[in-house]
Amino acid sequence: MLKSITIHDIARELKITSGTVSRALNDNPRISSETIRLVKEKAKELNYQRNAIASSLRSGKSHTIGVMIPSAQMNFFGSVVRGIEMISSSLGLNILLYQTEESTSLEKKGIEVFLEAKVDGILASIAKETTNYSHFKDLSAKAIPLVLFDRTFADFNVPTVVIDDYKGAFNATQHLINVGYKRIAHVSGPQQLSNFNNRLRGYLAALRANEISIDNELIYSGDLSIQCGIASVEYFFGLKEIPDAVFAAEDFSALGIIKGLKDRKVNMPNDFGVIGFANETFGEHISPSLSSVDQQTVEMGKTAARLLINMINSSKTETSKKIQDIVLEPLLKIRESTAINLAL
Amino acid sequence: MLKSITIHDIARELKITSGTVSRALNDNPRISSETIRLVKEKAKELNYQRNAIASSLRSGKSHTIGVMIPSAQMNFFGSVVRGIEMISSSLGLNILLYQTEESTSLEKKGIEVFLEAKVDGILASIAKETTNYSHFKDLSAKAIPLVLFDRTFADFNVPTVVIDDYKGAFNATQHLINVGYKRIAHVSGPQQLSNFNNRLRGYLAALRANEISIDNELIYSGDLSIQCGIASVEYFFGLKEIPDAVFAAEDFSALGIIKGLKDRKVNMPNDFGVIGFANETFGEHISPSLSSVDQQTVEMGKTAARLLINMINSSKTETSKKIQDIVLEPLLKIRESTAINLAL
DNA sequence: GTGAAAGCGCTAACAC
DNA sequence: GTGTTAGCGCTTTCAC
Repeated sequence: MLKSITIHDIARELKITSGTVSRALNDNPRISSETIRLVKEKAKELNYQRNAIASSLRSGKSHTIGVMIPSAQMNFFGSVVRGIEMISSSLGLNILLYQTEESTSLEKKGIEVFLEAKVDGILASIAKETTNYSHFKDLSAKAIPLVLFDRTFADFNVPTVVIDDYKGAFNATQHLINVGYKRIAHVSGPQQLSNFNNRLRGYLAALRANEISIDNELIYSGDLSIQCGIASVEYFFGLKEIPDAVFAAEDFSALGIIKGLKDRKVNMPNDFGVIGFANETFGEHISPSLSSVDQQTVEMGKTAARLLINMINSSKTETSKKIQDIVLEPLLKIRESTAINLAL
Repeated sequence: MLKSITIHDIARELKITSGTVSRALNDNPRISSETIRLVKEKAKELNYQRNAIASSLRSGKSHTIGVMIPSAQMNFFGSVVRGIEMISSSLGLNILLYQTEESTSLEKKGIEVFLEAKVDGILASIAKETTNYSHFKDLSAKAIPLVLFDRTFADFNVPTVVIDDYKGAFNATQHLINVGYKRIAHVSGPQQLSNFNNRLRGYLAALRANEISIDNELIYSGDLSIQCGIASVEYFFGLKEIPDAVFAAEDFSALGIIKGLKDRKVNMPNDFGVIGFANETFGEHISPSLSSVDQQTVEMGKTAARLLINMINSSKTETSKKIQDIVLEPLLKIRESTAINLAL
């Protein structure tokens, strides 16, 4: 930072005080429109650049929100961040970005950084590694607004924005039933994560709603990797009663399933249907293209940002208000992998 | 921000001055280790939280760098940002993120935001829409370090980090020649962007280096979309002499080419080879999997961050130094779409 | 509608 | 090795 123009320079030239200049630049209604005009004119003339740091220090508002994600390289989080940034920047709020790389210790460091930067609020998605969330609890003690998105703690009473995994899973399974599949399997993920638990529950509920008996043999648990999907196919084809469709809790496992089925020369979608979850970019482009459940990532970011900003603004006035949880609608994307009996 | 503990509170309790506390917290060598210990102990006891804003205002260093990208939703930029953040946060620098959405006016606004936030330096990738870059030039006038990555201006004298598009294209084309393709086409992009121009030049150079005559009919220009790729296949198969391989300047167009070839039941890679550029995630998962040129996105981010940080640190001492341009090695990823004559 | 003056929390030059 | 002092550039009472 070089020696730069300050409001005092403007004040001196205009023979008024810096207080008036400050008010004029902030369109304070008590300042005459003529003074405002003069000040802004002079500011432009002198190439004045406001110092947001000084303003923050004095006013106690940083106009910055901290965004903590596992990794910007993951498509999902990149999209959410895009949504967050769109809303924030349109409201003049800056984004401080921090990546946890799925590590709890970096997560703690991130909160420290946000606290030192005096962010007005925090948007975060929890690292996979994290089991104890006391570092997040400290935030409520310090009265700094926090909204969690996508990854949350079931027993942590904080506003969240998630998509309805249960409903998405229900709809995906119902879709498989609707198009005529009879014996529907599920590849499920780590149950400690509420997302995957809800997807399993949604799957089960859809079967029940259609009076289809539940067969535990048809539920394959894994890490939802491509490899896991391939392995699940081996497993399913080893059963006495082979399924004719599968709902995978994530697209990468669905991709593995498709690969496994192709190796076995199973005809999709006629002899076997596959639907995933996440609507990853590759889904549209593989063959057969993959039906999936879209998580409305950008919308999730926008919604979380709006919620946080509301909290920031209202915390000025009221102190206690009820926790808000926002649940977004999952969107069914029907593609070739389940396009049996359907004119696409 | 609530009323919080300051260095004065620590000073009072310890019956020393706030100056000493400040020095102790910053491990100033002139302070006795005993005092440092006591101060840090008391700080922890009082739950002291340093105020980075006050520190920045006084010291003139924000310890923040501005990162401007078209969109965090684009895989490429998400990955670069990941690399940038990894380096920065390990050095205690914060990231202020701004998206241009490919718009020049937002780009200008972003620079304004960075200037007001008094960032120590800026990393940016230019919006597609931008033709006049005077807003970037203002930064050099203000002596704020700037590094451009991926998208740059040929005639703008500023440090850049890019991958060697020319070499990547050369290597991709050479690979097609090596595995035995004879008549190699190119799908090229907007030539005003240096990236695509360099890829075209690399393609031509490889042909020349192998004494293959250049046929302008084999160069199809488009927007590099999937649709563009499909259209290029129609075009190529309308020629008297049909090519037997194509180097596409981006993966999405390569995907379109693969789709077009599949529709025509052309055997890949035996009768036709396809190689793309960018190494998008989907490339591994489509069928045939797509050979491509990897752009080392995370490495690009890390490199750009390191370069900027060097500039920030050296600008303290020297004022004039020569512009540094860093060119990263493109990485050839051979997959099924060109795996003729190769044991993969 | 504008001025005067204090101070946000920290750092750093200058003492000794 | 520590104290003293003076701000960084802005906002914000309190005047009138």
